[in-house]
Amino acid sequence: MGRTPCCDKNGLKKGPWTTEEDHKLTSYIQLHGPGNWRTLPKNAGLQRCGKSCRLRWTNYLRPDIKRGRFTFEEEETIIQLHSILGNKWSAIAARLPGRTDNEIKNYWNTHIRKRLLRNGIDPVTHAPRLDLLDLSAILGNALCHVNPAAGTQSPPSLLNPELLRIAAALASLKQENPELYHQQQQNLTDSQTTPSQLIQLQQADLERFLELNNNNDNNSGSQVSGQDNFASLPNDFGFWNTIPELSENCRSFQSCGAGLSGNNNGNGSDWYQSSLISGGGGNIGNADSSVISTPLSSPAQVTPTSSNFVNGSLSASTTTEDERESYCSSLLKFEIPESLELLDDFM
DNA sequence: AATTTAACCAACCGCCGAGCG
DNA sequence: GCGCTCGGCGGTTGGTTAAAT
Repeated sequence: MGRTPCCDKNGLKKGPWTTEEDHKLTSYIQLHGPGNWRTLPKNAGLQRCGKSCRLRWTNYLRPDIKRGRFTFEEEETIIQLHSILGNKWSAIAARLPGRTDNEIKNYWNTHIRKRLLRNGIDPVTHAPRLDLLDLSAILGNALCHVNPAAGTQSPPSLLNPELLRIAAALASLKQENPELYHQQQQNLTDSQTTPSQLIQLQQADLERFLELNNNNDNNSGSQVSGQDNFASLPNDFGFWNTIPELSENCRSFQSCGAGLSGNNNGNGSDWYQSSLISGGGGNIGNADSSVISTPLSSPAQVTPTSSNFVNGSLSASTTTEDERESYCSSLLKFEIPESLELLDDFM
């Protein structure tokens, strides 16, 4: 036969714990250790189920529990771990000393999850909510048909971040200038470019732009805004030249109070990263601003700068909720590959 | 000041794998 | 080997508090 039931549920108290019950449980565990949860309530003089005692201890009374607001670093860690582990709250909690799985789960559901949804990011996949943007049609037209000769080629994965960037740029272009969008779509078709070639072109252009940005910073000795650098792009830039409207989009960042903060510091990818995801010049959020509110529409929106960007993270002491919101968007999108190194630990 | 709505979070519920008898 | 419980986990509920009307 198996064990006898852990407790007879009849007559056992439920609901919030009183301070007296907390004291009894804490005193007993400090003297004897948790031991067997089944027999603990009786020995400790509690009218509770052992399971209830265990939950109260592990989630609330344990002396090593850190109470209070989550720090920015903790929040950052939760997001990165969640992108890898999903809803494995206990696994996430194991990497956040002093925090319980229950606490992390609550914080995720009440704060982080809502914030991601507001930013148009799917809290499950950590990818932009393409379903809200009608991007499938855009991708279908602009990418899958880019090279008719490669007719048997599989459609590109929607989770490919580079494709997502391109899709967002195309979405913005379609929104702001449908005529030009169709013109560029035709250009792409005529150029016989495959989706993978398109991605390579874009990456190559970005690298060249960043290199140019660094050179300008070094040569002039003064800070050159990404906006100025973008204006200086040579005419033969492949991808950007293919969709010249993109440069206009980037120039509009500043008027939106976002993106180009005039502080690239040789890390010109800041504006690039934040734009398409947070809804700046690329303005992925424009597709439906009622669903995806763009923090960039607020003048208070801040792109991480040297003053509040410390050791690769926003300084917790100077960040506002909006800043966290903005930073978390770019963090999710572009630091996941780095965090994948953690996978080794879980294998 | 009273009422309604939203946010928060502790606690419960139910499922599952491991292990006991 | 089987039946059962324990301990752990993730999802959900509902009471409390704060904010808005």
